[in-house]
Amino acid sequence: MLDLRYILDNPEEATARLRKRDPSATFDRVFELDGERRAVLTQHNELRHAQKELSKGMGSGDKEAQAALRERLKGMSTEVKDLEARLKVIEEQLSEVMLTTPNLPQPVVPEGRSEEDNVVLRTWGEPAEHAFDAVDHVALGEKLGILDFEAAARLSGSGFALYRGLGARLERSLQSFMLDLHTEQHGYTEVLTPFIVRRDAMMGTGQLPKFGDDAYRIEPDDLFLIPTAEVPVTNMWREQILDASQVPARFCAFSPCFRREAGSYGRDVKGLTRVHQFQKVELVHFATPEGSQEAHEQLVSHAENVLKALGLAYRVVDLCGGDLGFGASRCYDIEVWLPVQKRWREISSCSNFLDFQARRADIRYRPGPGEKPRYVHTLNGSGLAIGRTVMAILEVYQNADGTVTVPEALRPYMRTDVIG
RNA sequence: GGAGAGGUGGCCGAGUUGGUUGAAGGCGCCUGACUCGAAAUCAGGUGUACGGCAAACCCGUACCGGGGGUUCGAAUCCCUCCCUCUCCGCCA
Repeated sequence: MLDLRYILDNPEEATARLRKRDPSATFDRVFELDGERRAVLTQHNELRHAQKELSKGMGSGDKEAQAALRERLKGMSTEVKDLEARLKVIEEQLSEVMLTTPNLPQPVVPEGRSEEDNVVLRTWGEPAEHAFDAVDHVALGEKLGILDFEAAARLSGSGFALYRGLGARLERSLQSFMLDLHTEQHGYTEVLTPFIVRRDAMMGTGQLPKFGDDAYRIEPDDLFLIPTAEVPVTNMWREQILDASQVPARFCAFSPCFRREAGSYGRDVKGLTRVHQFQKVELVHFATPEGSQEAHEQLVSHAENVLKALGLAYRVVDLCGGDLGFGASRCYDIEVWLPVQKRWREISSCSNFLDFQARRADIRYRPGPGEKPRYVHTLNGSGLAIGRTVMAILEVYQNADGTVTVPEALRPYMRTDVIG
């Protein structure tokens, strides 16, 4: 959520910044509703004050005087209630607008409307090329008996994956490898969270109210399957005032991620690219406002290190204003090279939310004794999406004989050099 | 699932015959005194948001888990939802 105060105090600037994301965007509705709210609020304040003053006289005076006063106050009371009802409606509308308004892109974010306008910041590694006739991960995985999409469909419908044998072990190895790397090399604290969360948590990180269609909801309890560990890890500190010593903080978490992928029917229907459940290791930072830019750079580099260790070529892309996610003020996507599909594919998305999520989730910290609490800055990124990593490994490390070489870094976990 | 207890300020904790209670007390924190300095001690101060004003150590309003109701007036009464805890049942 944006800072209402900032929007009201800097209307032109705020609008200009929002338009980097959407040229037709406007805060007019906010200004309008705030004006109405202020008018009603002032009336309410004055009336309430008068009412309180008069009420003090209720304890004394003769019976007739009291009765007359009571009648007068009764009238005021209904008027107050009427104003409160109007205020409630206005505030609900304002809050609805604020909760569905995306974050403002940072000034450094590239201009642009779509993916095409994203800026490639750097590329690492040599994009692999196969001399032989390489096959895609679906065909390869099924031939090796490590992926079974048919069985998954029988169980859960299309868009699910079932791993078997060394395929399942590869997933598990990647989980452990990534968590070990982040905890041992990058200073993260590992957390294992619930995978089902309350509505408030989904509001806090911004999945709700706007993107409810993409979430799996458990009807009788009004709970949600998490679409990413970002939700439980960030909301872990919801409504807390943290001690200065707790910020900055870094957490990593493994979790399955559940996504309905509403609206993406027909896209990437085959294989592990886009599924309703995938596993991911997520990185979350809680930073001070002063430290969040640097934290963002570190966050990306931590995700990059996973790809470096696995020997997978990738590039880092600075998303343009039009391509930014709802809550992000800036976002780096890491795209891995897929030699069979011959394209770059997003495998991590690292965003700085500034205080956007913290304001929604009410996560603050006290900079020093006696000082006022401030909102923290939150950041998160995949480190990495495991399904897509499996996909990349199968595409990159496959051999002419149909086997797959296990990347060096995973061998201690896989306890084999080759799959097949 | 059944029975009961409770949710108050940064924290702990009073306050439920409704009325100068934003809310006693303690801790913490800030300022001053004492001290070479610190601790201890003493004195004072210490919530947030919004509105008014050029501004304010000024005035006002709201906030005692969320929402609704009763009343001239509610932290205090009623309803409802959420959460926490205890006992019983069930269970990996």
